[in-house]
Amino acid sequence: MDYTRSTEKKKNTGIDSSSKPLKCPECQSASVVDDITRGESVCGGCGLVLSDHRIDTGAEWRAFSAEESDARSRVGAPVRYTIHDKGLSTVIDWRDRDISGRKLSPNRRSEIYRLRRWQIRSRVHSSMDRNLAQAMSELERLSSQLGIPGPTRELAALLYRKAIVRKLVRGRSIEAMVAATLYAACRIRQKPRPLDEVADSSRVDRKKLGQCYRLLLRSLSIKIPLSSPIDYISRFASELTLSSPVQLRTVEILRQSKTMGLTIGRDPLGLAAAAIYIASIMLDERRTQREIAEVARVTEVTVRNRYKEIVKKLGIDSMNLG
DNA sequence: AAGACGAAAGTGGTTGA
DNA sequence: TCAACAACTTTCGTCTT
Repeated sequence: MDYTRSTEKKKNTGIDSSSKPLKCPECQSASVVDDITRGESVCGGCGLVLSDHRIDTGAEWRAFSAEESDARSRVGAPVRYTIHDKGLSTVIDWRDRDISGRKLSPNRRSEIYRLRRWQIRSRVHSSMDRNLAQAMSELERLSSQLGIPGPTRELAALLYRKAIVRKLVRGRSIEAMVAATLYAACRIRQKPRPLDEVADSSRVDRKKLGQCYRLLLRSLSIKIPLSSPIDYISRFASELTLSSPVQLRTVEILRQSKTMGLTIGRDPLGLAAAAIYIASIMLDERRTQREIAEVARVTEVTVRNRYKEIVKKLGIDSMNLG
């Protein structure tokens, strides 16, 4: 048996420049550097500290050779929350062959049969596990339908586990709870999906979903950043095939609107839609109100109202709108 | 003819007594 | 629990491009 692990032999220099091409929101410089030893992300351009409480995911031990590194590593396969037993279980193959492909001896074979039977029994041994197994497959279905990335699914799965432990699922439908955790996970990751969109993809109505979501927040006391219209624009813009200058202009419009107090109490979706509408006209990539309203899941009227308000308050006159 | 506009009535959710 | 309320939707007739 070969237990060799693909151990990364990257030296921990403290500065990890290979991490990701992050852009600084202030100066748009791409030279953002992760300083792992200090747990900060710093913009190389303007020195802005982007986040100052990153978690150092590196090991707390040091190793001076590959063997030492292997010996100290406590890592196996990653724990996966989307698999109902966290992917930790041993799986007994259904074939009556050993690893080199030989047939098993009769004795061994009956032993394996017994083990297999027990595995099947134990895998879904309690009601909680049965629930989880069902929930995870629903989560898988729902998130692939919505195109939710893996890490967010994992977060949703983790939330669901917490919900189960707190007995929040009892008396509620698994589907509704799964949808709620997924919705919450998206918002935590600042990639919110409209509630309607999630509701449509699952067989849960909006109201139930909203209730479960609120229950989730209260019971698990999760703090979720207020959803900002800005979080929606990249997705909407790509659905409308708008260029990135339009996106930047949209963000600018939204920032200004916020300082003018136009955003309080307003549906972020409507605001995002209106800002995109204005930006698209300004930069001569006009989209109709209906097109935008459709992707933002609001009505044309709302787009219109928001856009009128913004134009009026920000002093964007018809000259600028071309 | 399509898109934009605005008025008016209806809807679902929040708030405060 | 209920009414008041703000935001949003639906619907529809009219104006603009």
